[in-house]
Amino acid sequence: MTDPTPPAATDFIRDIIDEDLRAGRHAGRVATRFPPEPNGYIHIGHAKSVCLNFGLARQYGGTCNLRLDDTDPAGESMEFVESIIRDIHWLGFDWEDRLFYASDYFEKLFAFAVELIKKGDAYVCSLSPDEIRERRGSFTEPGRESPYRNRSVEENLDLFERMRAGEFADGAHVLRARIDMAAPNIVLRDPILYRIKREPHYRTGTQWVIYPMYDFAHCLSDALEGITHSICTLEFENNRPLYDWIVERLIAANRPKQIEFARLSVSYTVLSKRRLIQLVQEGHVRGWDDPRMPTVSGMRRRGFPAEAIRNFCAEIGVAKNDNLVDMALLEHCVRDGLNERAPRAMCVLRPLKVVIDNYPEGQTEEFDCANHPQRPEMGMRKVPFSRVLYIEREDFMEAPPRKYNRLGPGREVRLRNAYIIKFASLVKDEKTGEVTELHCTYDPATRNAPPADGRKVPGVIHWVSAAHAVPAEVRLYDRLFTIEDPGSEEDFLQYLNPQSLESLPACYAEPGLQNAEPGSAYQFERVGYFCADEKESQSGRPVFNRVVPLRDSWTKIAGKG
RNA sequence: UGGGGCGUCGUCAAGCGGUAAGACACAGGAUUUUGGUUCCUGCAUUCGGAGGUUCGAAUCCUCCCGCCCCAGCCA
Repeated sequence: MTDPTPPAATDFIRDIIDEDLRAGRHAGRVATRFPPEPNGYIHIGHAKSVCLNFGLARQYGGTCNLRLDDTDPAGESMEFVESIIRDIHWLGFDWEDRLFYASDYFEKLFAFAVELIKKGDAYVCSLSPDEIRERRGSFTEPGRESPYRNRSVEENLDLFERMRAGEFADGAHVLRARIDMAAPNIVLRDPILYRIKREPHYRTGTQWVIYPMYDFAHCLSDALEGITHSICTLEFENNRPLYDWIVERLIAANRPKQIEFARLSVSYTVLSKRRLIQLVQEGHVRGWDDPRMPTVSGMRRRGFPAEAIRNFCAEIGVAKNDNLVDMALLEHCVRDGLNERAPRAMCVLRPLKVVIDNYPEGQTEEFDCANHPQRPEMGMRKVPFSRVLYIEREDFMEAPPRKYNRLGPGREVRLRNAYIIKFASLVKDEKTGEVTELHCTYDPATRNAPPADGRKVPGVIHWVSAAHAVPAEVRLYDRLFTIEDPGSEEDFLQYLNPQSLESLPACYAEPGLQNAEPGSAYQFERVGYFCADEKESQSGRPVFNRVVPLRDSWTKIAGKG
């Protein structure tokens, strides 16, 4: 695998690692992990964490494990595990033989819990969920100790074993850490370590009826794997004292350290798992890999290069500020990657028929077109030309505004890679008044050559020969939401963009696009970057997703009048 | 309200006591058979605010203001 890590700028996490290395901590080792819960697909925010964790390992010659943090069977599944594996690999990272599951540690975690009980640091609490909440206190008031807090070690041990054995109903008992009910940090008010939950686990089946909580499982999983730097997001900052509390009691040496950074937000989309699940389950999008989704699968299907996502993650940096990164930056990274390597092609999205009156009927000729104007090594291709063509409807205007340099009555325009044509007449639908056909004449002397008289024809438009055109479906995607920060709105669905998908079923593409490989990306010149849909595109009937439009300075000019 | 965290250009983000990097966005201009690409140019006398320390402060101190996170048997 080639090095997928863009040159890493420095950040506060790298500073910490540098300092640890300088101080000789962890025996010079750097071990990180990416710990998703398999209850959904990973998204661009996870990609930031993936790039960080795997990037750190690569940079410091360390390792990064993939660990499925599957301690709550509700909602977790193998389908999600598989998608996560697929997506991280696609992003360009690999964990070799270090694929782990928190569920593989259940037995060890149970033993750790027993050890904690024996030390007098944990107890079985038999309060109801409501009673526990009630006694937790509030931001301003301390909590009250559980009446079960001082059970004997023997009783705790017995009860905990019987919890495991399935003798009690869900919620009847819980294992709690004995810390401090008056702690100002609520996380420390005797947090729950284990709960009884009769829910089949996608990996352990019905083997367990008790499951460890995140706070207990995560830090110990880190320790078991020899993680040195456990990197997570800011909302876990309050949990760090608990992380340390557990590790200090159960792990003798090489204790992992938790470091928190700000999670990513991107404008005009949502990244919270809850909201993404809702979009999928309520059918607002067509699944987790809908090209409008900010999921890795969605972005892949949309046609975003993995490299673009990596560059984006490098570009946004790592810090502790709350942030809302401009979607325009992601799009910039996508264009940047695609501009380099996407072969150019011509495709007319909204066709308008053009007849070249002075071009011989039945004649066809082929033009040599560069696959990339700046990269001759990408070669040439033949594109057929004949008397009847299709051009883009918006490349003709009956009453063109100022600075419009395309076709109009009396005007000339250059057909890309071909001739200069001149408007002759137009045909309208009698009822609607809509222009249905254009008649033009061509200047044979301008075949891939400037006009001999030196006249300037600034406009260049794309075209497809009608007789050779391949019908294609093109899907235009736009931002999923109409407001910058839909994630901050409770009724975020209200801001769904009704125009986020526009399907154009009757487009015409140049012949070479007939067999576009699913997943391959092209630049449709003057229009944007497009990618043959990996699921629905087929030879003879290609379906293209618009990855991102080309930058467009015309609409700005037009907007100014 | 108790605790934890954060405030540097429209958006990200460097800066770690020596006088505000870079990227995106935006605005001009050049080149162009993609109104694309590329290339120039401009874009924070100022770092949430007010005091203080210092020859010198975005960086240190004090107070104030604002935003985010925590009261799941979720992660």
